Amino acid sequence: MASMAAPLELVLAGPRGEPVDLWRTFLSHGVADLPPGRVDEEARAYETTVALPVGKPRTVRIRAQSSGVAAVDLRGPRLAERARPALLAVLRRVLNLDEDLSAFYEVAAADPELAWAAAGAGRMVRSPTVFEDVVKTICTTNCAWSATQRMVTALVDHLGDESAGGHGRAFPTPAAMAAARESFYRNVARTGYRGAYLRSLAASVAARATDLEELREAPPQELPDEEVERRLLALPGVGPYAAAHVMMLLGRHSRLILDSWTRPKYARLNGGVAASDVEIVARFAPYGRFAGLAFWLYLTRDWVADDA
DNA sequence: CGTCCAGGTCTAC
DNA sequence: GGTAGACCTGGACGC
Repeated sequence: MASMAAPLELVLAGPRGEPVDLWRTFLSHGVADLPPGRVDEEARAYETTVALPVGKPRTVRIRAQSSGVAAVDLRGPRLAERARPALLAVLRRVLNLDEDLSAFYEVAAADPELAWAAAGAGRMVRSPTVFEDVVKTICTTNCAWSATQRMVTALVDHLGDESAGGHGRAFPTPAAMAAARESFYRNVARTGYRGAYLRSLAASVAARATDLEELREAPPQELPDEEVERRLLALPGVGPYAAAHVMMLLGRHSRLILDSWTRPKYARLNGGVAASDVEIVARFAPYGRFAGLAFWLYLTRDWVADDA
């Protein structure tokens, strides 16, 4: 038995050896920066709190260590040896390290507009559960970003379980969200009309009438994008925008995220010329099942300064 | 102080 | 199947 615990580390490579740009992954999309997740720009780290199958949630800081390796700094008390694999598995899921981007990188490398991305862009930070990402996405709809932050922060602060050592709180479980009263959604989280959507979604997931995690686990042959989209659109408060956003996090990149941020950003990059949704979809249609990812990377390329 | 609208969705025609 | 109107909230504006 080792006298000292080995450091917690994540190997930064996709399933087929694809490069992983860790910093760009941290900055892959806005929802990654919602509680309990937080991008620490100064330390170039990502901090979050995740629930584990057993025991209290854990708060961690992830940062690049050496080439191809990320270090996981565990906050709070030492982690039991037997709990390490579960924690690392959750963090691999959060960093989406198991998504095979090799086919996309082949397409990107052959495209002058997108060749830069093949260096390790396109891996989206995710929440530990699809449920968490769906809730957060619903909280981005039809409101300013400040409102999204207020809603999600309240959910975590008031309904989330505290992590070991008290360094943060995990996102609330479906059961905890289902048990919260209407008055909490109305007066504390101030979710407005979304409150009813969130409660009924949480109740359905808690009762196992809805299985969102299956959407992440099922392979495309079994559950094609059309079916994933159909199931997401059936959820209360989830429309075309929200479905496309969640699908991007699921690695289902056929749909474009079209909303009040992406449309003007596209127009700006397009020489200030506004384009209709149909025109935008047509422009990215050649990317096939990667159309949504190509669109998103086109829009967010300037979120990280090019290395070159 | 009213109006508009933000990383839309739902319902009713 | 496509399109108005309503919808919580609260900053940002114009007056």
